[in-house]
Amino acid sequence: MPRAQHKVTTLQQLADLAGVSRATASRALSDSTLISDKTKSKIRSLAQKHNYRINERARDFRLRRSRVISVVFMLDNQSQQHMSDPFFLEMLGGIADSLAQHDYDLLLAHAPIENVEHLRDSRVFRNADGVIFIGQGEQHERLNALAAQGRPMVIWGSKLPDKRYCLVGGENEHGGYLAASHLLKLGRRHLAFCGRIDIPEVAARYRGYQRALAEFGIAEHADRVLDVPFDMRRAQAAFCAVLERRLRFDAAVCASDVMALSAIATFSEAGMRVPEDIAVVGYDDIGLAAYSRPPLTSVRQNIRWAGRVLVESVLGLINGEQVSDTSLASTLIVRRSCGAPPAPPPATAS
Amino acid sequence: MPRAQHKVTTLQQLADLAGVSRATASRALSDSTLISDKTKSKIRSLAQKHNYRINERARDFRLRRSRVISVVFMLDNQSQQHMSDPFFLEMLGGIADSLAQHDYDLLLAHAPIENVEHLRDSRVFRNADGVIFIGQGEQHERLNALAAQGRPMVIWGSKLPDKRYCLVGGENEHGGYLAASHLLKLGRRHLAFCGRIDIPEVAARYRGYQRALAEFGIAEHADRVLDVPFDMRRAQAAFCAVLERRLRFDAAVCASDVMALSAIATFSEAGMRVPEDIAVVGYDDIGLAAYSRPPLTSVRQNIRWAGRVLVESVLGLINGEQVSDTSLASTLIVRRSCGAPPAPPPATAS
DNA sequence: GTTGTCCTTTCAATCGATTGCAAACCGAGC
DNA sequence: GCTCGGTTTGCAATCGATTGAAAGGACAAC
Repeated sequence: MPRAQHKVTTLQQLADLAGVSRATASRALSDSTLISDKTKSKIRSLAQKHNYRINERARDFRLRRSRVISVVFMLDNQSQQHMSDPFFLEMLGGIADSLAQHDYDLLLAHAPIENVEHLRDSRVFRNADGVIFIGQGEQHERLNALAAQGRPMVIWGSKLPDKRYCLVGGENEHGGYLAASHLLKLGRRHLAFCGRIDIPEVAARYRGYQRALAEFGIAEHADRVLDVPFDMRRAQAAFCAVLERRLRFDAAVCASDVMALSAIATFSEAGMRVPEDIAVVGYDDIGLAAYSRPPLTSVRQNIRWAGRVLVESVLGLINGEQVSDTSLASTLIVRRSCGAPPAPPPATAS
Repeated sequence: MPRAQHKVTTLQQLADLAGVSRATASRALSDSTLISDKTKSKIRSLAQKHNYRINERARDFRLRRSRVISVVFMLDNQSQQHMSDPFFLEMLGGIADSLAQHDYDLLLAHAPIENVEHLRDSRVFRNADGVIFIGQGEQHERLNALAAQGRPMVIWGSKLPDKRYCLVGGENEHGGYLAASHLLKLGRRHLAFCGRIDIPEVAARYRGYQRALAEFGIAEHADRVLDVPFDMRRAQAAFCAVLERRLRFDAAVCASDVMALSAIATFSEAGMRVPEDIAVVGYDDIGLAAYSRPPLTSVRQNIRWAGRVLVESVLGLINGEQVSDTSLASTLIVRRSCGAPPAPPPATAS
C-alpha cells in the first residue's frame, strides 16, 4: 500500500508526478491516439495508485455539458394529479436507473408548472443537457414552442395533432378499448368513464372506450363521462357527488388506479358491492392494485420500460441522432374487481 | 421591447455593454458594497433588459460547490423495501420542495447499495455538496465512517448507540407504543408485530410495542414477531406462510402501510374478517391507507415536514453550523381496520 | 501644486479540465 | 552532418465566473 501522500486531486498534480504536461495526462486518460502506449500506461497506473479521480464538474464545465437530465412532472393545476401517485415513483425509478447506466444524473423538478415556457430560462433547462416531461397537461402548444427552440426534450404522453416534439407514450386508445370491451364481454351494459378528458392521454383512453361501446352497438350517453381528477381526495369527492346524482351504471373505467381505488372505496362505503353491483377497471396496474379488496383489474403499462425508452430517446437527441416516437404496449390484467356479470333483470334462468 | 440583439450570455458581454469591467459587473450583480449604487442599477437594468442569466455552473465551479444535494434511498438487499413504496415518494417530494426553495438541486441515487462506503468516491458525494440518506439499512458503522470524513450528511432513521452522524427521525418507539396500546385498549390480547427488527427504525417501533404490552401486563411471545419484509410481494408471501403456521393472534402491528395492506388482503383472502377477526395497524399513513377496505388505521409521521427538516439540517452542516438531531412527532390515525373489539368468548352480556 | 484620504473600478490570478497548433524528438536516408 | 517524415509531447488559450490587491479619480487641506 502506497504511503499516504498528499492527495492527488488535479490533473496537474498527476502530470507532475508522471513528469509530463497536463495536456499529455489528459490525453492519456481519455485514451487519445496521440499518446504512446508507454506513456499512457505509466500515467494510468499512477492515477490508479494515487486514487486520482477526474473532477467531472470541471470537465463538464469545459465541455459545456452537464451530464444531467431534468425530469419534470406535469402536475396540472386543474386535474391535480399528485406526485404521490405510485405511477410517478415507478416511472421515476425506471428513468433513474437508465440514466445511472449512462452516467447521467437526474434533476428532479416537480413544482406545479403553470406555464412550461417559463422553464426555458430556469435551472430545469439551463443546468441540464436534456429534459423529460411526464405528461402533457394542457400545454401542448407551449411544449411545441419549447421544442422548436431545439432543446433536447422528450415527452411522455399521447400523440396530438401538430405535435412537433419527441413523444413516448402508452397505447392509450388501445388500453381504453381493452378495459371497456372486457366489461362489455362480461355482460355489463351501463358503463361510465372516469377521468378528465381534456388531458390528452385520458382523451385517448376515452376514444378507445367509445370504440368498444360502438362495436357492441351501445349508444353512449354523455352523462356517463364522469369528470374525476387524478388526485385521491378530490377523486373521492367527485365519486360522492356521482352517488348523489344517483346515476345508474354497473361498470366504471377509471383513468388511473388511484382513481379506481377511490371509486371502490366510495362505492363500497355506500353499500354497493364490487364487482357484483359495479365493476371497476383501473389504469397503470400499480403495485398496490393487486392488494386492494377486491383486487383491482387494471390496464398495465410497463412503466419501467417506458422510463428506459424515455432516457434513450433524450440521449439520442442530445447526440444529434434521429429519434422517432415510441409507443408501448398495454395489456389488461384481470382481477376480481370486475369478475362477475351484472345483476340481470330479477328473474333469470335459475 | 428591445430589438433582438446578439444574445448576452456571459458576464463579459454584459460588462462590455455597460462599459465596465467583468469584475465590476460581477460585483454589481452580487450586490457588493464595493460598487456604487449608480453603477449597480445601470448594470442591473442592462442585465434585465438583455435577459442576462448568470451561468450557475460556471459560478459553482469557481466557488467549488455544486448546489446539489444527493438523496440516497437505502434499499436494503435483505428487507427489500422497494422504492415503489409511496412513503418514498412523499419523502422525496418534501425534500425536493425544500431544496428548490433553497435553490439547490436534487440528485437521486436509488440503486441498491450494498456498502455505502463505496459511495465515498462516487458521483453521489463528488458531485454534491451534501447527502441525505433515507434509512440506515444495516450499515450503521459504515455511515459512521463516512460521517467521520467530515462530509455533510444527514440520515433519516433511528438513534443508535455510537451514532456519530446527524440524524432526523420519527418517534418510532412512541409510534410502536401508540399502535400497540390502541389495540390493547380495544381489548385485543393476542398481538403480533410484523417487520424486520434488524432494521433500526423497526426495532424502535418494536420496543414501543413491547412497552405497551408490558404496561398491560401481557407476556410477550417470541413467535408473535413476524419477520416480514417491506416489499409488497415478499410481504404477502410472508403472511401466507404465517397463515400456514396457524398462529393465533387477533391484532397485527405492521412496520409499514404497504405491509399492512398486504396483510389485510392476505387475511381477508383466507376468510378472516378485518377488523372483527384480526385488527391491523399500519405505519406512515400513506395516502392510499384511507382508501383501502377497510380504511387502514396507521401511525402518521409528517413526511413532508421530515423532508424539510432533512434539508435544513444538511444545509446547516454545509454552512458549518452546529446541527443537532431532530425527532418528529408520531400520531395515531384511527380508522376502521382496527375498530371493533375482538370476538370475545361466545356468550357475553347482550 | 502637492499630498492624503476615501470611494470606486480594474487587473490578473484562479477554479480543473480540453484541445488546436507548434515544437521537440528520433531514426532513416542522402 | 543535414534534412525529412512521422510520432509524441508541450504551450497556451479557453470555458464563465469570483476576488484580493492595486490602480484610478475626486476632493479637501496644506
